[in-house]
Amino acid sequence: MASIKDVAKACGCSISTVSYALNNDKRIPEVTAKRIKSIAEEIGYFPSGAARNLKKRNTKRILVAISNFGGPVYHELLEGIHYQLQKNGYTMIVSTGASSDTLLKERSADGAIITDINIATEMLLQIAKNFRPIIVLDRRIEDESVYNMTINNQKAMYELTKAVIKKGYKKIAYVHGVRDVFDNVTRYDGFNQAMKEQDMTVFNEYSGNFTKESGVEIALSIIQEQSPVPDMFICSNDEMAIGIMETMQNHGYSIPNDFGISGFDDIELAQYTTPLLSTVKINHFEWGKSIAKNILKLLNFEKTDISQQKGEIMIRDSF
Amino acid sequence: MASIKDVAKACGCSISTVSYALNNDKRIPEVTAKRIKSIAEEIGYFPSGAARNLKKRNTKRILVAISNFGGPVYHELLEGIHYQLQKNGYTMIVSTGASSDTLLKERSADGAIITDINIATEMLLQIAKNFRPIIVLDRRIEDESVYNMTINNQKAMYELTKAVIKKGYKKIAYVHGVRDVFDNVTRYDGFNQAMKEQDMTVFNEYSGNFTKESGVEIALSIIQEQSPVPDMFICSNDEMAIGIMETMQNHGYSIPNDFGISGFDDIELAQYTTPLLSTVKINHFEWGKSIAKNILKLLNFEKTDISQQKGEIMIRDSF
DNA sequence: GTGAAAGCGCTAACAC
DNA sequence: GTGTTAGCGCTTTCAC
Repeated sequence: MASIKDVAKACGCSISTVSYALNNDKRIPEVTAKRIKSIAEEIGYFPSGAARNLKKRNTKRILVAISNFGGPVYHELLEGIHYQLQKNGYTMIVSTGASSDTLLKERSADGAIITDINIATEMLLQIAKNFRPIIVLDRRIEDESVYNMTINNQKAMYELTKAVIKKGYKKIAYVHGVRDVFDNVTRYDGFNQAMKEQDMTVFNEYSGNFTKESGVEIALSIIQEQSPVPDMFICSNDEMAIGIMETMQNHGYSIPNDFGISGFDDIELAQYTTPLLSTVKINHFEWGKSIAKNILKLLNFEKTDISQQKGEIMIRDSF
Repeated sequence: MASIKDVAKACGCSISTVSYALNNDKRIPEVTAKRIKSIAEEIGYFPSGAARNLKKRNTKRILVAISNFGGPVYHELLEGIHYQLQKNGYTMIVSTGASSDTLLKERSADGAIITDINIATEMLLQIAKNFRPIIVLDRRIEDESVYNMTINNQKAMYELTKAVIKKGYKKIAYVHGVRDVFDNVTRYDGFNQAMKEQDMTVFNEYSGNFTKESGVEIALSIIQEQSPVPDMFICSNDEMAIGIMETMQNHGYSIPNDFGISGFDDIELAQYTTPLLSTVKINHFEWGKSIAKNILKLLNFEKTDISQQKGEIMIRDSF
C-alpha cells in the first residue's frame, strides 16, 4: 500500500511538499503541484483516511444507523440526508445491527443519526459521554447529550381523524403498529384527542407491527372469527393499511363502500392501490435534508432548528 | 474526548496496561482488568477507531457501495452480507453516490463490494492499484485487481424462455431493462439462445429501465398507439413486469388469458400480484452470504468460490 | 518554496 | 505484571 513517503521518493521531494501539493496549498507552484499530482495518480496513491482522521481529529463523515434496509420509508430519508451532507462536503455511511454499535463506539464518524430502535437508549447515552453530536429520530430521549428530531405525528393524525369523523364514520377502529414506539404512541395520541373532542367512542383496536403482513393477519383474524367489521380503519402506517385492504378485498369486501381505511407516511405504493389510499404524507426527503442540516449545525455548536416535520393530509379514495 | 491517557491517569497506571486490559490480554490479572474496565466505562471511553486502524493497518470493516437505497433487491443482499460479516467479526458500512468514491479512496474499509454502476470502471481500477480486495457485482471487469461475482442470468433466462415456448406461446416479446447493464445483457442472451434454439422469431422488443414506472410506460404506449399486443412478455425484471401487468389489467386485459408475462428476481411483491407472477427466484440473502464469504477469503489471500449464483424458475399463474 | 519534526491515539515489542 | 517507547501515515508549525 503506497504511502505519502513513496510519492515523496518518486518525486524527489519531502512528504510535506507532497501533502501541500495534494491539498492545493498555494505555497506550492502550479507546475510542481501538477507534477506531484500526476506521479501520485500513476502510483494510485490516495491519502489514508485513518491517518488523516487521526491527525485532523475529524472524519468528515456522518453515520446513519438504521434498523434494516427494507421498508419503503428509509429510502427517501437517506437520500435526503445524503443530498444535504454531500452538498456540505460530508460523506454518509449507513449501518445496521451490531455494526452500528461498533461504528459508534469507535467514533467512525463526526456525528450520528440514529433511527434504529434496537440500539438501547442506555448504550446511546454511554456513547454520548464521549461522542457528539447524536440525533435520534425514533424516540424521545430527555438528556442534553442527545438531540431529538421527530415528525409531528400527533397533529397530523388528529387532523386526519377529524376528517374521518366529519365524513360521518361511526364505528372507527385504530390499528396499532409496534406498541411502545414513538411513532405509534404519538399517532395514537392524535387519534384519541380527535375522538374525545368529538365525543366518539373507539369501536375497536388492533395490534400490528407496521408491516404489511401484520395487516394481512389482522384482516384474516377478523374474517375467520367473524368479528364485527368497523366502518373505518385508521392505521398507524400505510403498509398495515395496504395489508388490510388487499386481504379484505380478496374476501369480497369493497372499499370504501363496506368500510373506509387510512394509512400514514404516503409510501410510493399508496399511489398504486385500488382505491387510492388516503393517508398522511410525510416528505421524508425534505425531512432528511433538515436532519442533515441540523447535524451540521450541531458540529459547529450552532443553534438547531427544532421544529417538527409536518405531515400533510392526503384524502384520496379509500374513505 | 477522553483518550487512553485519561483512563491511565484515572487508573494510576500506564497506557499500555490500559490497552492490555481492554484487549483482554492474559498478562493482566482479572482484578486489575476489571478495575480498569469499570473506570473506562465510567468515563465513557472507547478506543478511537482512527488510531487503532492506523496502528493495526486494518479496520475490520467492509464497504458496500450501492446505487440507491430503494428497490426491493438490495435489502436482502445487504442483510445477507451483513449476516456473514458479523459472524466473522467484521462490520459493514454502506454508501451511495459520491460518498462511495471518497470512502474507497480513503480506504475506510478492509475491502469493498461494489454494486453501483455509477462508479466508473476506470476509477475502480485506479482505486484498485492501492486497495484490495474489491468485488464487483454489477458488471464484469477483466482485470486481475478486481473480482467479479454475478448471477447466472443467462442460464436462468434460457430455461424460463424454454418453459414459455413449451407452453405454446408464439408472439413472444422481450422487455429490456437498462440496455448495456450486465443483468440485462446476460438475461437477454439467455432469452435469445432459447428462442434461436427453438427457431422462434422475436415478436417485439421494448425498452425500460428496470423500474415499475417504465413498465407502466411501455404498457401505456402499446395501448395508446394500439400496437399489436404480444401473447407473452418476457421481462428483464419483476418490477417492469408488475408495471405492465397492472396497467394492462386496468385497461381491460386479462392475464394469462389475453397474454402471459414473466419477471426476474422474485421480489416480495411478486407473491402479492394477481395473478401470481411467474419469475426467476434469486435468493439474494444467500448470495449476499457467499459474497461476504468470498471477500473474507480474499482478505486472507485464499482461493475464492467462483461459482455464479443460480436462479430458480418459479412458474406461478401469470403464464 | 521546501523540509524537518512533532504529534494525533492507539498497539505491541521490548525492558525490567 | 507493568511501563517505556517506537511507529502506523498523515497534517501542520516552524525554520530556513
